[in-house]
Amino acid sequence: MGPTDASSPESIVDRLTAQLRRMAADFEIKPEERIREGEMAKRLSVSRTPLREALNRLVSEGYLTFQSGQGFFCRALTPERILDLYEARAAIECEAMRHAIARASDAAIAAIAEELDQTELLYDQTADRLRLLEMDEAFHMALVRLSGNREFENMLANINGRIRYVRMIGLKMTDRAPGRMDAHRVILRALQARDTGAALSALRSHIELRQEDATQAVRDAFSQIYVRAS
Amino acid sequence: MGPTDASSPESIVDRLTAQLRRMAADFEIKPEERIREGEMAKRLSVSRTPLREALNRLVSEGYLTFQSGQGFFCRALTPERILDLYEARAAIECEAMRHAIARASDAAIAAIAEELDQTELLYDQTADRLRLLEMDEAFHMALVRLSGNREFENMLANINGRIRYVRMIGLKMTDRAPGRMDAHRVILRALQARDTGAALSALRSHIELRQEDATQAVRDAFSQIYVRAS
DNA sequence: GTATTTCTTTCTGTATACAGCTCAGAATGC
DNA sequence: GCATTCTGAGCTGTATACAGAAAGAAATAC
Repeated sequence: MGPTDASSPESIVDRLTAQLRRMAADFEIKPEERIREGEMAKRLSVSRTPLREALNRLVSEGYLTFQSGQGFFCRALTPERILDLYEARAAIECEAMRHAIARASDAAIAAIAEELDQTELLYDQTADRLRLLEMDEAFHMALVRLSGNREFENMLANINGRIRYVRMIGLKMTDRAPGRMDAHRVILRALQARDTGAALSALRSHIELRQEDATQAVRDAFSQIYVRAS
Repeated sequence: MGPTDASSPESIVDRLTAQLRRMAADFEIKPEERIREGEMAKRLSVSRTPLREALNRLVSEGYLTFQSGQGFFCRALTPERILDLYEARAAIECEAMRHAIARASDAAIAAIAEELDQTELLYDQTADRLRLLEMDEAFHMALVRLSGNREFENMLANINGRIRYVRMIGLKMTDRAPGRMDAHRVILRALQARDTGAALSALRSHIELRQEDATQAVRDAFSQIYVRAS
């Protein structure tokens, strides 16, 4: 679940894990596609041993599946699973918020507010979707960190990785209109006021995804994935 | 995160993963103890290759840690981490409950109620702690399943595995007094009434752990672990 | 033309080999 | 006696080898 300690000298397995995680996250390996180890090993210039170790980690992280005798596959991409992940995200962020309201120092909250002010300028200038998404993720991760719960951090990081591609595809450029980050500001203000009800409802409605949105996002994602491949 | 599909013919890696998961869960490998691969491989009568693959999975599942150049270690056992896990458990179960209230059929809820009636008899007769804990876990897992969210299922299974030992140690036999399962009944009744407020508060107070309880539980766990070793 | 079976090829699952690094303990200098 | 360096055993990290199983292609029966 948690990424490997980054302070250690990076081994091939670590590098492969990160590399394959990104490839699976971006569906560079297509949904339900089989991963042929020999081919992949040659492509990444390593032997099968460290490759398989990395693949095994990604199975536990939910990026890949594994079927005995057939090997590793990229995870499926369905609206149901995406909705599951969004719901899991809401569960974690909301609960983290409850604890943050109870525990986080005013200073720590103020630090996020300041960070938000600074990124807002950047946000309106940036055209790169991935970049925008990263800023959004950073804000939410900072919120969760206020809970002081490492488990929440790891879980959110994992979930974010697995929905990143769909989120990026779903990011309409109209969302970039000025005031796009108002939602974040509302959430933060409720947190500063230690207003649990307001914070949770703002956060929840900011995160929640409607069924039809998930379906459309998955549809768009598939289109991107297979157009890109040609 | 999720356990490997059990329908496939079981390979050595699958078996090892389950076996090592249990060993780590029960702290048969002591907290922060280093796992020497050669020794462990000989002990389990396999070569290091599948052993390492299993170990890598357990790193991602949070049972083990890994430091480049030094190998695999059992996870630490501290009150902070245990509290984190209990909080994560509350997050998932409560959110699952919200969705169950909205989605689960009356029939599905009734099935759990019936199951509860049947296990209650067994419960009062059973002296085996592990058995009691398994019944408790089964009830909570059934609740979460009502949400229809697979992600919640996987996450809860993972968390339960990681706190199982501490929970088992903490299970006072006085908890076995008749009426011990009243809490479950209260929760279920609120669910049947689709009363979100009542269900959530009952569930939350049933799950929540106080700081001092966690500290004591960890202390007891350490005592068990090291007494057992002598 | 379709379905089935056989056969070949390729891939997975596991063991083993070996290079390089880590760590404990001995030897040495002070 | 204490700190430091050296050394060697043992361990980890990765590559490679090989057996058995699965997937795909060709051939055959209908």
